[in-house]
Amino acid sequence: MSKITIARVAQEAGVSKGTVSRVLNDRAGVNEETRALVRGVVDRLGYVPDPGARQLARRGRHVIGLLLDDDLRRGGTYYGLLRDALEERFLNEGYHTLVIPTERSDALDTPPDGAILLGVHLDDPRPRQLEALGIPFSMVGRSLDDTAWVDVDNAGGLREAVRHLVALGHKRILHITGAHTGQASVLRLEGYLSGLRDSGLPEDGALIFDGDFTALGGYRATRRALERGVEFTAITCASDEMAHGAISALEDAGMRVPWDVSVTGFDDLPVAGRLGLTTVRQPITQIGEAAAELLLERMAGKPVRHCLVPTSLIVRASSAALVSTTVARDRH
Amino acid sequence: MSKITIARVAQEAGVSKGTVSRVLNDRAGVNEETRALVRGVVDRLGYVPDPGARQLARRGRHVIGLLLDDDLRRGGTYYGLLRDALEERFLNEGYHTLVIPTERSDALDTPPDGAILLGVHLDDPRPRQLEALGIPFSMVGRSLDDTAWVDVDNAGGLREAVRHLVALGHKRILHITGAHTGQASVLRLEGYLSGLRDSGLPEDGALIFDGDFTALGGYRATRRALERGVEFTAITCASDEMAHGAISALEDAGMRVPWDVSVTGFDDLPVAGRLGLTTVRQPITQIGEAAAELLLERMAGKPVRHCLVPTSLIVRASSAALVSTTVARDRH
DNA sequence: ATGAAAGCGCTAACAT
DNA sequence: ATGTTAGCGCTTTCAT
Repeated sequence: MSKITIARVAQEAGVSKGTVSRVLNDRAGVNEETRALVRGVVDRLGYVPDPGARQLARRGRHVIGLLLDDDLRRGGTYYGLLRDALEERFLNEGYHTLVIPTERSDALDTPPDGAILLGVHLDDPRPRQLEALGIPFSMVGRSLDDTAWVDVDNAGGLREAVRHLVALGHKRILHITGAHTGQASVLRLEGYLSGLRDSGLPEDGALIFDGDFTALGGYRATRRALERGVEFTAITCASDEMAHGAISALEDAGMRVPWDVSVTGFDDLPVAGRLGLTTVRQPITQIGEAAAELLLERMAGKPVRHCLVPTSLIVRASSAALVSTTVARDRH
Repeated sequence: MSKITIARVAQEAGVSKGTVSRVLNDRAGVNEETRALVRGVVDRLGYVPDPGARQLARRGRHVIGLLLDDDLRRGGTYYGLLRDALEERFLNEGYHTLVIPTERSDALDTPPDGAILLGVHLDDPRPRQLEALGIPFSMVGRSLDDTAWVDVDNAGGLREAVRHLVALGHKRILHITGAHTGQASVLRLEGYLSGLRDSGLPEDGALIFDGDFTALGGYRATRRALERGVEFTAITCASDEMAHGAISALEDAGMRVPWDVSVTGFDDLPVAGRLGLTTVRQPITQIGEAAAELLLERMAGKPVRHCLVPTSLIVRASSAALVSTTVARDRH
């Protein structure tokens, strides 16, 4: 069984290659019935267009730039997964994906057909830079209102985590923030605060500790809290990695999760599963696909859109109902 | 100035497209002089073959699978950079690159033209699996002898780090290992030991601590050493990330690097520069290119080769000559 | 050793 | 609304 080509699909559907191509590229001028017919044949045959051929047939470089700060690479898993999602989607569209670190912005001299911005921070110069160059783009994370962005509901996610803990009886809930340069961090903090408000709990600056999205940062923040003698029965972290660090710090201090302290994360990376971590899931693949979609639309000249992706709380073993500390200690 | 194509090169060199193609692909049957002539024109014009066109003209899927464990994503920066190098190289050859996590090995049902294995561990089943499927591959990291691998001189690198510290007067040198499942970790430990032997220093099991290649792991290992009251004036870490953790732990304990303790890393990732870390540099780009090269050779039916890449010691501020502890404290 | 020419699978311009 | 056709830039026979 040799490779399925567009010609094969056309023959099988009893139409011309041109029509199939039009359907594939969502171009106007095809009867609704024919469109459905062709779609059916495509599905049945499991036909996937050859990226190389598409790239060749269209003009231009057919390169999408993935703009990211070098720091972001530290983000490791999260950006790795996001990148996978983006690459796969663009590959199918016949686009290559090229990583362009912010420092090497000279790579924009040979402009890519489009760009995806990752890790946008508060006053990021890149959106304006790209606009000036006339390169269409979309971004993961919010910034100016007139750009195409997709973002996860950071505040809503954290608020849900807080409510979950409150429902379990927790009243003294710590929060460990991410890197304060990013708005994800700020929004998650806001979500934490609004979660407290919802539950009628007081805001307390002494319960908020600075982290940096890394496991080490989470560990040190937790140690600081412990050393200061702050009282708490739960910790909400702005990332799974930090939650990992927090759990390690608690255990090193002889405490047990969740018996002595409940911990929640954010992201739902593989590490969360390994640790049995209750966390706020970000649908990474979906985010990547949305970002790709928005960019493709921009490149096609369609208007700017935004996309706010909802999160969902994944409850695992790291959060549990509050029992008096004494009881918890006894149990252990 | 429109795009430079093979036709343009052919015209400029006064030969046919076919000949240029033969030169580009190192195929036999071209006069040495013509070959040189064409090469010259290619360089002068800055001609780069169009990946899409190559892909289309050759047959097959033209997909390279990047096989990696999900854990590896945690490696973050290192694997990110390695991946960049691989993708760029293959892109120029007209190959797409597809990440295949070990868990999703069903992706091999539609076999890629070749595969690169990352993070090979001691008895990794993947080489045999690929062999059974008849998929050519190369790997980063050593394993069986009859496979194509490229590896960095792990032992040599660590040995050099130890010698450097010994030359600075250090005698009580700690070592923090990586994840013990990987051979990189084992080889670096061996390098540490042979460095001690070279210098006539005794091996001491009490100076070796288990890490896991992460910053958090380095932090905790260092804390353990401190808590046990082990005496030491220097630490060699099996990775930059762990060195980062070690430095944090030392500072949290009120010690100063390098005045109280010298620290070395391994990798020379961007973080090493930021920290002013003395470290063993791995030429990541070169490693990626070598791995790509070996795979391309395999796919062309050429014999298996190996490639051992040398490391180099980058001396920065985190290592310094030993002075008596008292003096060091005074200075601060 | 080199040239000429036929595709590779697709898109897009031009017909109908 | 759909079919037809000419390339996109390269590799690869098949001639010479």
